Amino acid sequence: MYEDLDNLLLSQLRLAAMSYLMVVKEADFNTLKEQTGATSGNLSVQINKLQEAGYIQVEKTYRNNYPLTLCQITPAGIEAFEAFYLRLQTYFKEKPE
Amino acid sequence: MYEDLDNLLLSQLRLAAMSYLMVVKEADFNTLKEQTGATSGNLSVQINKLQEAGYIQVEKTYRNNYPLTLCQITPAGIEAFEAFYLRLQTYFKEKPE
DNA sequence: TAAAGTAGTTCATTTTATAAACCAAATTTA
DNA sequence: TAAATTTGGTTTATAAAATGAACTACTTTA
Repeated sequence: MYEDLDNLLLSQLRLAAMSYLMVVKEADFNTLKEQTGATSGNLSVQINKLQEAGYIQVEKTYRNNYPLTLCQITPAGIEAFEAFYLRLQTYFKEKPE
Repeated sequence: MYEDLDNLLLSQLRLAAMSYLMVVKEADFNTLKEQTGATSGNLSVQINKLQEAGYIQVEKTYRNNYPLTLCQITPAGIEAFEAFYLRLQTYFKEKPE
């Protein structure tokens, strides 16, 4: 049977953000925006969802007088991402009977 | 950069249906329902979307006096599924340098 | 001090996902 | 043989999600 997929990761933008953070561990808002190609509004919303789920940790500070939103992947986020990857495999391995 | 993902396949149920059809090529409504664990209503809707996209071909006939909905994956469906798989890789390969 | 730029957030709209309710025909039960 | 049940789905109502435009707040530049 096909394993359940985490709906939070079944989204292009959230998956891209998580994928990027899996490698770099931490990134600011604009870097994530550039890397994912997202609009600011969309990214803001999706970052909040990932944070609410505990997949990333968000720290709001300042850099050069400007607001700076830093996102870090959490252990729960890493686990979720890896689980998602494994579960996804069940959809791509030759399976029936 | 992360490659665009086909939204039609970025759905658990449609992906499961397509994954199953990739292997068996053809299946009836109830088999798909069992294999994917979907409800009838949901499966009906998603089958229509896949058909509208040309990813599957649907033939409605009868078997033992009962309606029988047969779904076959199309060449376009196979291509889309394979492309989806490849594009998905860009999210799971270590990328940022 | 007005205009433009930076870094985001909120909101309004459209699109989806989903199960409940429904339908038509066949079959079983009483 | 009429009523109830089963089969094989479809339609619909509702909630949830995705998205960009509009907005906020502050800073820098002219």
